[in-house]
Amino acid sequence: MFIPQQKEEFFQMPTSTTKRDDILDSALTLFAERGFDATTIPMIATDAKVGAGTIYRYFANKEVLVNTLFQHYVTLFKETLEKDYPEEAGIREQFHHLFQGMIRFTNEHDHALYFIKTHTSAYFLDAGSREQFSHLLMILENFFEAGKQQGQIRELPSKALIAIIFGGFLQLYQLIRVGELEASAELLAGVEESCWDAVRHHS
Amino acid sequence: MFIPQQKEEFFQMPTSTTKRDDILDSALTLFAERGFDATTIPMIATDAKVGAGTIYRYFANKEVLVNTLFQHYVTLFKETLEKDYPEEAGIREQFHHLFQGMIRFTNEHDHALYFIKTHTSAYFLDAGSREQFSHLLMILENFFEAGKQQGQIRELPSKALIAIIFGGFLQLYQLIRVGELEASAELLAGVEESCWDAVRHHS
DNA sequence: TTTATAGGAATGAATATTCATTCCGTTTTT
DNA sequence: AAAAACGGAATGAATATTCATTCCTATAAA
Repeated sequence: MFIPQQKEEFFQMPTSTTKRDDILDSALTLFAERGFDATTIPMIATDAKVGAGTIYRYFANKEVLVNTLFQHYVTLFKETLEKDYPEEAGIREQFHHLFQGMIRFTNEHDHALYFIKTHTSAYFLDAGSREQFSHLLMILENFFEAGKQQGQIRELPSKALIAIIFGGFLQLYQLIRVGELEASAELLAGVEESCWDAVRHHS
Repeated sequence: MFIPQQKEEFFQMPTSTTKRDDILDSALTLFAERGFDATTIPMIATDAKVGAGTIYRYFANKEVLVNTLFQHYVTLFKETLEKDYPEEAGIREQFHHLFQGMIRFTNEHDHALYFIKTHTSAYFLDAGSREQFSHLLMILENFFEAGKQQGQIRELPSKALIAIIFGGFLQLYQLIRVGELEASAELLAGVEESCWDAVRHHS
């Protein structure tokens, strides 16, 4: 009696989920590489190997698609940063955790951070997307504010510090994606040190 | 005899030059604010207070327009960095010169650096634009290479160092443009120090 | 000095193209 | 066999580009 129902759920979900995910994956890559406006729905459909109409079975329109994608990855990134955050550790170790989070997230979701960064102030983002993004910023702001109070972080507005780290890191990662640099452990360790020196308090 | 001819040149030139410049100015602002693909020719025409067709008197098409703009400002930026470069001074002073160059250039040409940054790897850039841009990078690479040889700059690939500085600075400038931060001398001095600490060799 | 004319610049309506979205016949799943 | 999911051609709106016409300004003619 229950077996058919289980089977139904079991087989139905993957089919649609897979197709939906194919669309999201293709959209992520194309949006990151060419930007929202330069990416057409037919392009996404072709890349995802689905018909153009199929995209509209899963997303009401192009804007819903991009906002879904944006919120999905912002949330995921936020979770990556928060997971196992060493609340009790020293500031340097906390910074390491955040920085490693960026690297891990970028490795696992190739174009995601770049997509987020390049679309952060886009005109088509809805309230939900903006809110998710401000949550993300808040995590980072909290870190820097606490660090400044401890006298361990440079006295600059947290927004400025975030911009320096993020801007720098993502610009660098673009070079890696394009193949101009190789993401060796050595390079990444050096970059972390560089970013840390950019934000820490120097006596 | 000669007076009429002088008059002719004097009055004719400004008319056409001004119109072309109006178009370029409007295009710069709109491309920086909305990106190439989200900016329509009629938008540019309206902003520049010219007819849409007039734009095609000066530029063969939208891509030629954006490439002209790109090359113009990359060249100008390059010149800003090179002008009065203190060849003989210490590395910190040279860095200061370059950093001040970024700031001065950004102040004088509001949207230019941001436009350059956001369109640096765009699909529509032609060979000329890419070449101009690589010249720009070379100036910065030379600086960092020399600094590394003197043991004054961190041992990271120059491209990585450039990415960190530029990415950080431009991300920050975006915040200023959006109004989230104010470009006080204090802030800028702090950011310069932060960037310097990011790239210099720490013993 | 005034009036006519030429030629380049500018215009914006008209056209061609591109793209998001819809629709419907086909295929797949149940 | 019925229902759901798909695909991709068709549609209409938005956009880049063209072009016939108008407008200016500077010279030529009167």
